[in-house]
Amino acid sequence: MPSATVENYIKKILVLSLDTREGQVGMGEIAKGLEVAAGTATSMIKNLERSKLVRYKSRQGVTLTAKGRKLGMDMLRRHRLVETFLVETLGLDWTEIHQEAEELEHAISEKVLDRLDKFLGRPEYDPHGDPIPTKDGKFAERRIRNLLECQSKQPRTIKLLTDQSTDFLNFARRKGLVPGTSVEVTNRDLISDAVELRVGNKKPFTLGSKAAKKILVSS
Amino acid sequence: MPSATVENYIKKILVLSLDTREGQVGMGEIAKGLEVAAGTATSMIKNLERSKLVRYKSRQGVTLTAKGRKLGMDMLRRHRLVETFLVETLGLDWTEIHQEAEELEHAISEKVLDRLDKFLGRPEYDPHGDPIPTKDGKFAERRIRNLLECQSKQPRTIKLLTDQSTDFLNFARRKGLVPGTSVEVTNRDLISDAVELRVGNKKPFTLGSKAAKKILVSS
DNA sequence: GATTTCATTTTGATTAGTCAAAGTCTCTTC
DNA sequence: GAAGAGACTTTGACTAATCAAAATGAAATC
Repeated sequence: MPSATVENYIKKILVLSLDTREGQVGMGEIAKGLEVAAGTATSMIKNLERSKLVRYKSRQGVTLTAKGRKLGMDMLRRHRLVETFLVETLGLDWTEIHQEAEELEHAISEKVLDRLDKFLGRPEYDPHGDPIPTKDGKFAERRIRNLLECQSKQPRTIKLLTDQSTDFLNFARRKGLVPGTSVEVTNRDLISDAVELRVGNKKPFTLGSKAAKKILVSS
Repeated sequence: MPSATVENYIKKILVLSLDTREGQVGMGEIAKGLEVAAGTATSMIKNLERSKLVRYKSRQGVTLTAKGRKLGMDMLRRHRLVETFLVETLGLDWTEIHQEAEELEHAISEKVLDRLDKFLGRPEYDPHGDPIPTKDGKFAERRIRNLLECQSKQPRTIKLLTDQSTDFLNFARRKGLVPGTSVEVTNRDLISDAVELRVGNKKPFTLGSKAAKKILVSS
């Protein structure tokens, strides 16, 4: 059995690698992501290599093996199912469940997880709009892009916010930018680095490119 | 925050002390109960003393302080609420949930626990018939004795099985000895060390005193 | 009272995970 | 191509939890 710590490293490497073409992740990203000293990450990665969960080239980076990817997907599944449960069943607020799930995901057995999945009606997306991997480690199909990539004058549905910090989520909620909501890009100006959009019938407002990038929509 | 290990020690000391008049628990019991070497228990107990969770007299025994008792009751509350959830909501079998709860109880936050309690309808007893402590650490009243102490010819309701090993629970279920069931002691013979009892309208059968002691009933 | 027994405590080692700080690469930049 | 900047790795040390085995104490037996 992998320890909770190992599970956390693998999960972090997986989510970081999803943003990278090559799937290769640098030591610094891992250390920063997990809030540990750089040296700690290095030595842990060597462990993970010994357990054949990652491949590691000194001073280059880390990639998941098939085994590591499987574990990572499993952790993502756990995390997202637990989050779904916390919101759907217990009625907690979707801005504050991340940390809770972070703990519970390590404590839940395969059997209980399956029951939970069934109880929740085998959901495909979690409350943030993230797809929940299936038991065999595959994501539900998703065709979504971030707001910065979107042509204007077309209605879109918010699917996912990639920044799950409480601050960002609160900001998003104030603006009505929650998964499921319909929005329209009314104007784009890449020079001034801004995207103007309208949520429902409210007055349009402008978003910087950093924020726009964090908001994924389906078209 | 106490570690999961500390929580386990305190919980074990609490349940052991509930069976003792003095509330004093020996080192051996703790070590055996937690399946650790005797020396491990000794050194851990010293830690707990430093944290003011227990009082400890060398070669005599351990008692919980008010603080320790509070933590222990909280752990019992967690454990039993989680068990209730696993059976009531997820439909798991009550003979196999103990170990699951053993993990989850450490991972669940106060807030989630409260929501869970509410969701379950603030239950007073868990699926084994054990009372669930309230948030302020008090047990629901209970007036129950074990089958060996019972006079015959009186209907009683099974409340609790004190041995939660899978083997015993399976045996109990085969015989219909589940919490909530009505039974009647038809004969007692303390010399031959046996209790005869009838479950519902089935044919009476005989139980040894060891087993009879493990079955608690209300009259 | 001396001896034996058995529970308990002490001791010394081990493992997982961590940090700070010192050392080493590699890639710019001039 | 030398120097410096940053990223990365190594080193040495620490904590929590554990074990096995040796030492100790207290109670029971002789």
